[in-house]
Amino acid sequence: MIKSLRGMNDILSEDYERFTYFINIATDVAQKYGFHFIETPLLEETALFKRSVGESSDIVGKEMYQFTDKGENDVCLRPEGTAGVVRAFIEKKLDKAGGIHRFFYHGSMFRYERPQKGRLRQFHQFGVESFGVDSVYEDATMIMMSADILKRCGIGYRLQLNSLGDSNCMPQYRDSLISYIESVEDEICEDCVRRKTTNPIRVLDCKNEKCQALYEKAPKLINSLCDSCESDFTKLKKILDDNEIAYEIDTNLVRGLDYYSKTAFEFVSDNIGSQSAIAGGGRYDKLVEFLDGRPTPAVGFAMGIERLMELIVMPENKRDGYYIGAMDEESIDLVISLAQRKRQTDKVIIDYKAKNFKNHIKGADKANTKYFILIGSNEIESGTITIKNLEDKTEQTLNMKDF
RNA sequence: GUGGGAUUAGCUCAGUUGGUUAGAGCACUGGUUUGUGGUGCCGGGGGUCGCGGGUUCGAAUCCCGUAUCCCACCCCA
Repeated sequence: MIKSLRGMNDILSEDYERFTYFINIATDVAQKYGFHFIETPLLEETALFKRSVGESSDIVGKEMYQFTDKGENDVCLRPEGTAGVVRAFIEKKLDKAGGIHRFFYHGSMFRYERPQKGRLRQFHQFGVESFGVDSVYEDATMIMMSADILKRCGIGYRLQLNSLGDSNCMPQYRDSLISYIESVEDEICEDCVRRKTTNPIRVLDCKNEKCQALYEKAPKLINSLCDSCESDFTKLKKILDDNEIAYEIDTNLVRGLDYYSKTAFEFVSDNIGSQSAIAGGGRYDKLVEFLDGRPTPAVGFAMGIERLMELIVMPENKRDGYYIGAMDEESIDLVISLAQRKRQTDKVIIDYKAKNFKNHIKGADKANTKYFILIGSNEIESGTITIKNLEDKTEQTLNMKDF
């Protein structure tokens, strides 16, 4: 038997119900905030991710499905959604057009990792990207939008917040952090020694307890922000306070992708195991420029749909539609015709076999229909049908033509 | 990529120190005097015990390998 590849799942039945339930809510929220759908290719040139996500990141460094296609192009399956949207934004010359452009998307992402609960090799993200707004109000709006989606899905969360600084204050901070790391270099783990040169900020994120203890005394970026970053961060906190969005400041929150600056946030859940990040995002003002576009401020976030699906509280399944059953062989053709007509406007479940009352009502119950109709010699003679409401148990008899 | 635990029917799981033809519940299917309420009762189908080797008179059971899932690390959404 041929099985699906490791870390690749089929989505059907109840999972699919949850999947579409989420997509519908997220789409509705995004549209209420004025965002427009964008679809970008699953396959992109590898260089796009190397330049945006960053070669020092694990995503690009070891998790990409990368190969050479028949035209000798170095391509890969997208590991995340932002890079493709930014590429499209620039390619369509929207950077030169100016103004504000807001997009949302959802689709498959691919990362060659060891699968675990909440971590698949092909997984789905819902994300939004906003271009052309440098105001911190947009950052706050992103967070409120994520919170709205989670709230409407009945999902509890903790929001973690940090500021990563910008090109004014980050380099200075980076230098001071490097000197601090050098001062404790003998005591930190191997990974951190490596991070010192590849991406020093990431050491703050190290899960090693010994390292964490040492970094307690490390300089904090939050204390080294320049005036602009500082006032934006203060403003962001105020907006969230005003709108009753609870948050925690996590000075060690470092996004795994290199392109973030200033606002960084992550929504985590305590109910789905170790893969607890359910949404994450932040500002990336330099990315458009970095991918050869005209400098354009931008901010966005993405949500992990499979992780959210574990947490979504689904509404009760309501009875819906009609079940029509035939009492005898002669009535089956009529059942088919009635169903065909009614299906233009309603859900109709039928059984192709003649059965007795008890078996049909079992079928109606299984199909969870609201109405129940039996067709037999009585109906054919009288030209009427009796519709039973299975919820309140009332009946109504109609002329068959009026059904 | 590292360490640990699992894998038996469609699903959830039993299965004794290695010993006849591998079980249960749910699900599926048929019947239960062929026209009014589901639950009851009686039957039926369905398993190469993840896969491949090995030990043994004999393996679901012991050993080795491998695959997948789960947990932790790591990483991230």
